[in-house]
Amino acid sequence: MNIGEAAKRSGLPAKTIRYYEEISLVVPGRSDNGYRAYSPTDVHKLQFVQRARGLGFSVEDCRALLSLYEDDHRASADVKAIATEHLSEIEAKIAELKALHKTLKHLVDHCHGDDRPHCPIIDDLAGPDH
Amino acid sequence: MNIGEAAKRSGLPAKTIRYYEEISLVVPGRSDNGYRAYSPTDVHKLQFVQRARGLGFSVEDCRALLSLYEDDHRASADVKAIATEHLSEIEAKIAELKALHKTLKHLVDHCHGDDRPHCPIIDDLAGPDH
DNA sequence: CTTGACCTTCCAGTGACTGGAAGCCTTATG
DNA sequence: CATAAGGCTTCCAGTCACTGGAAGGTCAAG
Repeated sequence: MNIGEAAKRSGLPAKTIRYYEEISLVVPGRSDNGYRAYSPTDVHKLQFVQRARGLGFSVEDCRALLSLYEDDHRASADVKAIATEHLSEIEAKIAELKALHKTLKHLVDHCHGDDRPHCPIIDDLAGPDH
Repeated sequence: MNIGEAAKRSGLPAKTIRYYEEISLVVPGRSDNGYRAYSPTDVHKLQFVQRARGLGFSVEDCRALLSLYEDDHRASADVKAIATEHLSEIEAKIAELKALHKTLKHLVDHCHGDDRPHCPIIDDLAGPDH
């Protein structure tokens, strides 16, 4: 099938699918007219990547996961290791954002937000000496 | 002062400071020898940007905040609006990451992580029909 | 035969830097 | 005075994962 159909079935934009070919993530065959020809297997791979990206895995993680997906003799430990690593990155990111949120919320709550210039947010950004 | 000293005092890498000049965020004068010459005011601006970036504001937000910082007749409402918008972006991001975390944690917890191929993580990524 | 949808490649831009190469300026030392 | 080290300059390229757009080839319908 052509790229448009593959896009519909995988939920990925055609542009993205071409990009995935460029980086050798999912490489289709070609029809006689030069069009990309996606097999059902190719489409499964695209769907797989679409889901993995949706869970926040990097494209390189997706590459590794795809090769495990295709490996009948994989060890589930290898999959789990990638997912666990990603999980702790997510946890770290959440912690970081929560800390930012706390600081920022505190500042916002103490700003009058009127037409006068005094502003604790600006004061904080300007630093302790100003 | 030269860029090295400005870097030390602002906590920003020299590379980043040059980048900020390139995008007209903080533009220093020049000495006779062609070196960038940072005034104390320039360094304050760099520190301001450093803190604002540290709170997760985009460089464009920093540009707006910087011009409010320099505007004695600013309305604190304008500052608060930028910060509030950023705050809700942070909240959205946290919610998104928490949702990812929940899904992924569930999958990870159900994966044996041994040398056998069966893996609920892979199963989930492969989709319901496989 | 033309129209319009679909496909192709290639180039450029996103955000916010970061690394590196080639070369100039300054200061200290032999 | 020569030289070496360290700091400064510019410019180019790379990061990540796409995304937009231009110019042009292909195909099915009317």
